[in-house]
Amino acid sequence: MKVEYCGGDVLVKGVQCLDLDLTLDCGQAFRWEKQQDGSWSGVAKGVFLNIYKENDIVVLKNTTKEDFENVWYDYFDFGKDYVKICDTLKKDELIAGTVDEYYGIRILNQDSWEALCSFVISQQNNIKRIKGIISRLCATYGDKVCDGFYSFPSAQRLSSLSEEDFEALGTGYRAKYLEKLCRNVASGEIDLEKIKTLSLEDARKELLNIYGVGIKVANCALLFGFGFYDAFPIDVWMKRVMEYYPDGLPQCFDGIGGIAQQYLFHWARNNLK
DNA sequence: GTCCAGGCATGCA
DNA sequence: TGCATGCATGGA
Repeated sequence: MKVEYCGGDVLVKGVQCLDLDLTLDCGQAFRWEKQQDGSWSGVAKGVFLNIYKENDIVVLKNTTKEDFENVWYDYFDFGKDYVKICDTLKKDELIAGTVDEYYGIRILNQDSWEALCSFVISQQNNIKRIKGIISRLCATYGDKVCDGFYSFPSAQRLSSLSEEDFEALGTGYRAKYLEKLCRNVASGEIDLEKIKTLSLEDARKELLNIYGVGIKVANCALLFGFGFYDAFPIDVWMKRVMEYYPDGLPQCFDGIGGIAQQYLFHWARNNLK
């Protein structure tokens, strides 16, 4: 992999195992929008990006070396060898065909606050509606980053909202969870940075103490926002997948179960009813 | 109209 | 510890 800075764009050459369509629209992040030209636009960690891929070259438009190094390199997990990871996963015969079919799904390293907040909203909800709620949340309370794109509002910004304010966004019964969550993160009672430093088990324990966070939401937040690649979220789709693994997960998933999970989740949504 | 979605808190046994 | 139930909303 080679990085070139070219007229305001950043070119990452020799990128293997990255499919932007799959990665940005497989239910792990809710804020990327596909453009008419096939590229993707979105905001992460307060920074706007338009991105596309041609063959093995990823083009990050109108960005800077600083943003690439500080935000996007980690966000798109460029430092991880997904070819090797996929080869390891394919030692399990059941997942092998799925990895081939949806080759290029990566785990995005999202902001921990955005991930936690988003997956509290996600519970007992469908992806289309989750996107709508989060879009309204950002447009109403986030900062405008550029035309039509907003940052994800901080816990501090949201801590002054009432339960009714959250209900007005269409969050339904989750409004009371969000109201409390924002206050407790803003006050420091919940310390997301500290949770990142804990073991998976201890980090999960901390998240499970939060009102409105159960095992599924905790595992999603840990996988997508806290860098725990071994967190293995089981939702209604993954419950169906688990019937194929009556004896438990194969050993080759160890340490990268979350990545396996994302391939299986995507397969289930496309193939199981 | 009914069923379902990246579930959770609560009450009860 | 495990199970049943209520919960908001909108698309299928």
